[in-house]
Amino acid sequence: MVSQLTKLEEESIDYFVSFVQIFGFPKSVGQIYGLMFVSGEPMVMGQLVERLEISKGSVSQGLATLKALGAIVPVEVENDRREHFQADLDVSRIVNHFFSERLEPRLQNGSRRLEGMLELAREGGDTKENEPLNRLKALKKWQTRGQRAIPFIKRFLKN
Amino acid sequence: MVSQLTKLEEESIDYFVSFVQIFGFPKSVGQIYGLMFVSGEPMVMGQLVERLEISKGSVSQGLATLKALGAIVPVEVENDRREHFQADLDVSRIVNHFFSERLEPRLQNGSRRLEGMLELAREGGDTKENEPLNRLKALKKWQTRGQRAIPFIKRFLKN
DNA sequence: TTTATTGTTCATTTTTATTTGAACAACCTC
DNA sequence: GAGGTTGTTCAAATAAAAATGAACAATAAA
Repeated sequence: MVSQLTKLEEESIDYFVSFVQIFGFPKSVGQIYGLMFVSGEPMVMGQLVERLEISKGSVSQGLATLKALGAIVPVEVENDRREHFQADLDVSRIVNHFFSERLEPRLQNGSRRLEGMLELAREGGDTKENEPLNRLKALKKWQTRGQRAIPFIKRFLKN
Repeated sequence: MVSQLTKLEEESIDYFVSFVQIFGFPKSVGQIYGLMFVSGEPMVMGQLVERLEISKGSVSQGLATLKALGAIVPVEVENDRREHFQADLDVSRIVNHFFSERLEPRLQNGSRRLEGMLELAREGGDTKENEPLNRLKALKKWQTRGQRAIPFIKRFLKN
């Protein structure tokens, strides 16, 4: 017998599905976290498969993702060899991970690329009339500013 | 005769393709902006179709998106009825648009949903033992903090 | 008018991302 | 070790997103 989702659980699932999708995570990740978040109880894979009615594969992948995010933590349960997980209350981990793992590396990569472009553009002469160069110099300002903003934002969301 | 993309143009296109993809825009938007950005010249649809070798449909859509973002601006050209566009230097428009049009509405929507959930959760009694309620209260803190962060970040990126 | 050019729209095709489920490995219980 | 659980992996199926290109509207030029 599989217990139906309560209205509250459904709402939470919807809430977190939209939330994680902002950051490009698949729906299943939001479903899993949404259910685990409201209840607060440690849960096992089987429960999630049954209650969310999604495949074992998706739950396995989803749990791996959430584990990597630090959004759920393993919990030991006496006399039960199954892996239990509990949703961490700190939702900001998901956002932080997005910044650290997705945004920052890309910005750093962008920084390198931009240097290469400046190099190329200077071949056209380092003058006021070299429009591509002018534009790339302006771009560099934004690039730098963006990179500076990240730690700033992280701190804001931290505590 | 269609002029080949220069090395610099190619680099710029790649750069902006990755950039816009962070914010969930399609590749074509990055290609168009990337090409327009380095050159700085006003351009027409036909040129973009030829030089980027992408379809008229994609360019039309992409230009519409970039126009809506304010990332490109219409430019009048004497004796030429075609619509010319020029890339605005202010790259932050794209980021700002992401915040204003995608993130903020979702956060506001999230806020409403969360109130509904709190309502539902309180039915279980407003006590310390009502774990879902406790968790939703914690979530509300993050929700609020996230919403506060947005104008902050926007200001940081502004000027 | 008629014909050519420019740009939009949208049904179809293509590409990419996600989910499924079967096969498998690890581990426990008896 | 046979049989039962638990969890992972990955090829195939499905769903979602983006690109294409043909049909169309609007306008200009002949």
